[in-house]
Amino acid sequence: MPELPEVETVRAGLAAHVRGRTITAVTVYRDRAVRRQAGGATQFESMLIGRTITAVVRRGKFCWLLLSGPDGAGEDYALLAHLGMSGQLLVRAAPGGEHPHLRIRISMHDDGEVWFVDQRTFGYLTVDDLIPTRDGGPGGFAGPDPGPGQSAPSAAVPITPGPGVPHGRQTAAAGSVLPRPVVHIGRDLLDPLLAPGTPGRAGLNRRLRLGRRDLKRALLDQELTSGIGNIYADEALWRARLHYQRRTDRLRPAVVDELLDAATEVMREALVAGGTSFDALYVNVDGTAGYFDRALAVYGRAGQPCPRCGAIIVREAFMNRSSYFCPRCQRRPRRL
DNA sequence: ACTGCGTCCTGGGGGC
DNA sequence: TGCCCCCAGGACGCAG
Repeated sequence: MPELPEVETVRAGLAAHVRGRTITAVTVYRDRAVRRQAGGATQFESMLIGRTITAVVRRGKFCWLLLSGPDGAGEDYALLAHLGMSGQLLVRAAPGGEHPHLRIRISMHDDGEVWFVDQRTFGYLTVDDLIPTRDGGPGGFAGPDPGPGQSAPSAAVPITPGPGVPHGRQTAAAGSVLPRPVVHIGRDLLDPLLAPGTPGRAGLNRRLRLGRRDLKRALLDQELTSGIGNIYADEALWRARLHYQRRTDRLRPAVVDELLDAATEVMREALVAGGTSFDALYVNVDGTAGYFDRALAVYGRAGQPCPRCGAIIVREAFMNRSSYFCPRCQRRPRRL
């Protein structure tokens, strides 16, 4: 399932292939793939044709292409993508070709194409306005002006050891310019403004403990911090030795810090590996798969020994999905 | 205001 | 062999 590392892999692949190219034709094969678009497929197609892709940006699991107008006008709109469960963005060098789950075909002036392929159609594409925000929205970081170093439009912000990770165009007011559906999405853990030791990270730690809910539910809350899905939530909890049902209002700040560090690290490592692929449902823009699934400690490993202590990994239903954990390393809280 | 649950979707796999 | 049910889960909308 595409979570932050998988979407960043796709973003980087897209940026390398489509930046500077102009859209000449758009075909929507399945209306559900543009269900968020005001005006439907017709509006979607007409808003894209003639526009040039100037940058590819990501926050959490959302990825968007900045578009400039036919007359070279400013970047007023973005083509926003969410991959959902099974979405893929594939780049093709030559026109034509088919795929059983091809939902949208975007043709470019040099005969290249971008395909939105999605078996389960939980994902979608939509064209929407770019909204200047002061702090990235309700779940975002409200802090001091990051300074001129952060203000270069769509500049890649190098994060070692992974590839460059842009986090939206920073405005002079310490906010970001975001597609309308992303305004309420919190900054992700690879965002420099949430780096360990920063005021942003401290604020996230505090907001996480403000609520009274199960810890995993908070990790999955995309308004708090975005990009974490079921796989990396379980992996981060295992690394931090925390049970998913620990209640957020009873956690000490230092414990939450360790968990956020663990989540950051596991996603960075996955990014270096090109993401996690269980099957052909998640791939890079060229169709190649990542290999981080081999490094997973607990996710999908029910019945196998914990890599740390040897106890048998358990799978439980939680929030209508699966939670994997080590019953010895991650003790269930006495009080729920 | 805040928390939690139902819903959308499709193909693969297991059981009988 | 065929059929049916379960499973995967991100984000949103709504109920309480």
